[in-house]
Amino acid sequence: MPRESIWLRPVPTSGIGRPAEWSREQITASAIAVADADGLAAVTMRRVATELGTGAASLYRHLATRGDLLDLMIDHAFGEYEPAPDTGDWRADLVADHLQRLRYLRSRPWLLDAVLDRPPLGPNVVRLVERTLARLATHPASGSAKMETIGVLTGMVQTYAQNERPGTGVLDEDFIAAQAAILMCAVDDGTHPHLAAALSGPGSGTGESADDRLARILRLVLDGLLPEP
Amino acid sequence: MPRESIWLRPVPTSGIGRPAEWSREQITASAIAVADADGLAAVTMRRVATELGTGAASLYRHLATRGDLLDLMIDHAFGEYEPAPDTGDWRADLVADHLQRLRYLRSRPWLLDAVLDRPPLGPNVVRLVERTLARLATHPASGSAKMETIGVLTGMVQTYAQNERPGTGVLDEDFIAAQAAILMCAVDDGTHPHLAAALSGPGSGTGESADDRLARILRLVLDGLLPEP
DNA sequence: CCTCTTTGCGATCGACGATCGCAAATAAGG
DNA sequence: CCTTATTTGCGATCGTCGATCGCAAAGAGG
Repeated sequence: MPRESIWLRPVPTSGIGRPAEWSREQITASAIAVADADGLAAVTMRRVATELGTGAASLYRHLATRGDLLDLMIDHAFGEYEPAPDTGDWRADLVADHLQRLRYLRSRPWLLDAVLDRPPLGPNVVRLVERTLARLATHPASGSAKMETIGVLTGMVQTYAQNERPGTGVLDEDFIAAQAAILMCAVDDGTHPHLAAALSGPGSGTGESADDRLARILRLVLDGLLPEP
Repeated sequence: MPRESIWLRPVPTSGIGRPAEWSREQITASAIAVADADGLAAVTMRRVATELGTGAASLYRHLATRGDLLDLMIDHAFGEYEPAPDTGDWRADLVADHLQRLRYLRSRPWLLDAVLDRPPLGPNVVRLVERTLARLATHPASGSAKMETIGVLTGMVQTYAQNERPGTGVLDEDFIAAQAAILMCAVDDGTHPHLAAALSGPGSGTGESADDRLARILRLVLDGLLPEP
């Protein structure tokens, strides 16, 4: 049974009975305020309700589950995302836009946490897909090829953001340092010769920034998925 | 502060004092049995302990947190993963191996849940990276380029598995059907012309299997990341 | 004013991760 | 063999979580 999306259960605007004191938008805003301040884990029904000056049970008049709240937060956040400007060079624009998304995810760590366990498909996400398709309008590839490309690029940005995340990401310096024992053991004891070579080879210590690195990878992947016509 | 990896806190083999009745391996096996039967959410300290015939508090003599248990489960699962055989064609082998990983993730839904919130870096994961690097040994690309490629392919397989997951994946048929209202609204009302074109264009309804689809995408991405020398 | 419908929300339930403190079990020293 | 040091087993418990229930409160229609 698929999860029942909140987008299919529109707010009941009966007009009859006691009028609601809060809207989904207000609840969403409070939840995002909590997440911005203390991370997604701090977004509990109690905390959001307190922020709103009410009790936790009240929220369930507007949301069926906490997951609904996360869906609303995610879509609201993507609604505030400002895509990179359109310059006419679709390849450069796509790369620039996805770099912008990486920075957006960095600035809102809770958003990455949220999308990682709730693949988003709200109206604002659909709008972003439409926007990206518009940039590719003149490309001769099929619609499904373009959709696949969008899915791959989106996924790559999220994966990259997760892997560079301080504290848990496998690309995080401190994390790597903390794992030096096992990695170096693996490298030093000679049982992983290729890994040792890859980690000590050229390009491992270059000064390339995380952004430049992702941009380069995105360009390479785009070369494969949507070759220049 | 980076998370304290369990791999850096090896089991204390003091020899002195009361001997332990269970090992990390036994606990891990019980946890995996629970996850196989009822999913990752069912892997609670109480449930695993019950499966082991003991109390929940006992587990904390062997693990610091539930996260440690997940790390052990993940690495154990990757330890049982059998890579696709080596045929000498590195490109085809890489694609075949990652298809195999997709099937592996499908057969163990809890493993996907686990890796999505705990980027794995245990010994068996390192071993798989080494194995993949070995397949690329003769390729002239730099070590860091190969590492990036591995990261991208691994991430793509996970993302693909998540997106095709029944119930929550955006590629799942039932999920799409349940979201028909919003998607179709978006398509029909003329505000998303490119999306409408992409969804109705050629290639949308082809009989290509999910496996074939991922294989084709992986090949295209590989063309970009590791061009034929 | 009375009724009907809807919302607000304190009280509460069951389950969770984690901790504490003591009993039990073993190895070393004499 | 007994004592002491050290480690493990684990029942009891704490604080927090998502979610539910039942009733009071607040409008709208007659």
